[in-house]
Amino acid sequence: MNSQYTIAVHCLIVLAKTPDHVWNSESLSQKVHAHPARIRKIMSSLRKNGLVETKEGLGGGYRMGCDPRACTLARIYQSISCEPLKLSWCATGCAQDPEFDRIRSVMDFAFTGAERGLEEYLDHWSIDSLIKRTEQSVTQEPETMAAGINEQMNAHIKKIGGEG
Amino acid sequence: MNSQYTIAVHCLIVLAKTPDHVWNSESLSQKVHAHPARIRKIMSSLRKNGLVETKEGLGGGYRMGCDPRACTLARIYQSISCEPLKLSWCATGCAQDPEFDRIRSVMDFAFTGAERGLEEYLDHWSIDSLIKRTEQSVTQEPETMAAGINEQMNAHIKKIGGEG
DNA sequence: TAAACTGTATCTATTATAATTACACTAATC
DNA sequence: GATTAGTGTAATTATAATAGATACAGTTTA
Ligand code: FES
Ligand code: FES
Repeated sequence: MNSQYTIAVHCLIVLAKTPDHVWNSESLSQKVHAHPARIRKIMSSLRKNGLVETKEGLGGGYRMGCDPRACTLARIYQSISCEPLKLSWCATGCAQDPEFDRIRSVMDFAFTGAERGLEEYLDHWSIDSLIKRTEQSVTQEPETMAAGINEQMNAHIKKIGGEG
Repeated sequence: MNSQYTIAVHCLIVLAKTPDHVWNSESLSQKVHAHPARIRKIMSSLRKNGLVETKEGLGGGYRMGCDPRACTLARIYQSISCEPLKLSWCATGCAQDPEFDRIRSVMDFAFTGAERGLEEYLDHWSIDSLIKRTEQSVTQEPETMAAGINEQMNAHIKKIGGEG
């Protein structure tokens, strides 16, 4: 998972906490420790997905573009499209091998399911819930959430037929 | 997901299909299109996790070290420890910021759950089930198989993209 | 002892990622 | 309408991650 994702989340937390303030790329970059041009690029992706509002010109900048309760880690994930589960195959020579094609199809199939499960899981976390959690200092074990998601994954397996 | 993982899976499929044969790193490397030294390194990790048997010396090499039905994508994932969901943070300056520490804790918490869910999902796929699936696709027309998978993938995409 | 292997470290090449620079375009204000 | 402060985005450079290549110590068989 590249840092674009964590920076995007960090920025959205900052924006959600200050709904009335317009941040420019310079001030945001200081807040989240990344280069202003990089902030602009990331914010631009988030704008295209309706997560932030951007405004050009004098006095312009960034502000929250959606309800923090609806701004889930899944939507951010889709906006950034970092594809951490994308399979990478060896550099050369795979194309000619028909056996390899079949292996790749099946693996891609399995990991499409994995990706979908991940997105469903991430959909349970919103910027709002993250902020609330940072405000409570006590942490609870992740078991509960993992258990809930396991049900969904089992449903998915059943639907697409993981085991034979 | 780096290619170590796909190479490991590929090798295990080869080994599982030929339980009586001992492959050396040279012959395996030709089969899966990677450098022999890399194969040795990957096989070494798999041996440490009991997935393959390795033998040094003359006539040595690699063979399957477990039941292909028990050799799940999760166990391979754990052996390779590629950590695709590991969060990466911006390079500099995060350490001093106490607010950042809390954000990182919560994000780590969320993604620990994601990782567990992923491993539980991957535990439903075994080398044996992958092989069976590749054999199904042989008996079927390859285009039908490809179309079927595409349908599944499109259904996933539709569901995911539909909210936007 | 020689041959054929794995195991592993190290160096180099390649690729992916991030930082930086640059500049066209936009909008507010004087 | 000119100036100023901002985004959007491409191009370049620097850095980090990954993969390939080489080398050689250790192991087993013959
Ligand atoms: S942490 Fe969000 S950026 Fe340093
Ligand atoms: S390695 Fe080329 S594909 Fe398994």
